[in-house]
Amino acid sequence: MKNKDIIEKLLNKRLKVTPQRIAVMEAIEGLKNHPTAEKITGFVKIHHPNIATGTVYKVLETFVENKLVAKVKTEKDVMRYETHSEVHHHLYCSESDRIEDYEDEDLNILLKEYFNKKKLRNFRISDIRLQIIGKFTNNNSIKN
Amino acid sequence: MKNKDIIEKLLNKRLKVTPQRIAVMEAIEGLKNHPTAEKITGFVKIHHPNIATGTVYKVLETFVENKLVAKVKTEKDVMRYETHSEVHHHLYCSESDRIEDYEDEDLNILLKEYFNKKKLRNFRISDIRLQIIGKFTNNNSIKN
DNA sequence: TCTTATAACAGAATAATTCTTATTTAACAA
DNA sequence: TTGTTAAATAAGAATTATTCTGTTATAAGA
Repeated sequence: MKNKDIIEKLLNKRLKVTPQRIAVMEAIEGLKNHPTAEKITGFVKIHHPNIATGTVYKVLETFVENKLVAKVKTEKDVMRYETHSEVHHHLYCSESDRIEDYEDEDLNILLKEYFNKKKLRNFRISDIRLQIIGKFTNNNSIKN
Repeated sequence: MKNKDIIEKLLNKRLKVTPQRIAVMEAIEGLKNHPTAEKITGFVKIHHPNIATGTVYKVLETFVENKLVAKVKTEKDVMRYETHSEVHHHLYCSESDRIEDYEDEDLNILLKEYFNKKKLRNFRISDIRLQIIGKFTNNNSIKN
């Protein structure tokens, strides 16, 4: 995504366009593999050493509130972030910290139909996400 | 679960049976709703004020390693714990910190069959867990 | 350009968790 | 039952990730 697109995203949400916000968004996209706040901070500081750590956290918080990025649930104790917001699931590697997105419209439909039939008592579903845990059988290098 | 059962669980895993470990296991079971380490510590200290906080963390770590308890992923930044190990999914309330277990053997079979047909490239699945997000439509009091 | 609300900075503060070292104890053997 | 030893616990310091605070800077609209 280009700078221009980031600016447009911010404007759409009526957020002020600041260099810090652009840098954080670039970092999340540049890093892939659902980076932690720490990794994002590190990446940001390479090109913008003057951005304060607290600012990165604040910007991330703003982005999450505005649904520009999402927090990813992990078994470890640090949060990780991702940008795109389409419905998708996650593949978790049980032996490393690799996390990949998994999109599957057929699966979404299957689940939707299943839960339409099988009403849950006392619960109104708004979203379903799969955590698919296992092992990657390739070694595609992931930049961490 | 009775004390006796906790002791048996520990022995099965070749773990030393200590009052601290029994107290922590009792706490997780007593608290329900997937307590945080902090809640567990609080509960433990009511009856055993001399147990160190660090010990609770250490015991939890040991339990997780030995699969006696599991960590539950949350969107917030604290881990939560639960005891039982059968395959199950989670209902997350989007408006509170309530988390409930959801067991559904039909669903497990459906998913298993789906992924048997639809081979994932470069990934061997070992486990699938659903995060079902939504709203509870009842108000059953949850002890936090 | 001016104004103002919002954002960023710097660093202190906090919260959750981990680590360190000394002491204690559970489990097993004699 | 007692002794031995590896493992577990206690206590508190240390660390890590994150949030907060007060001040300064700046983006965006008038």
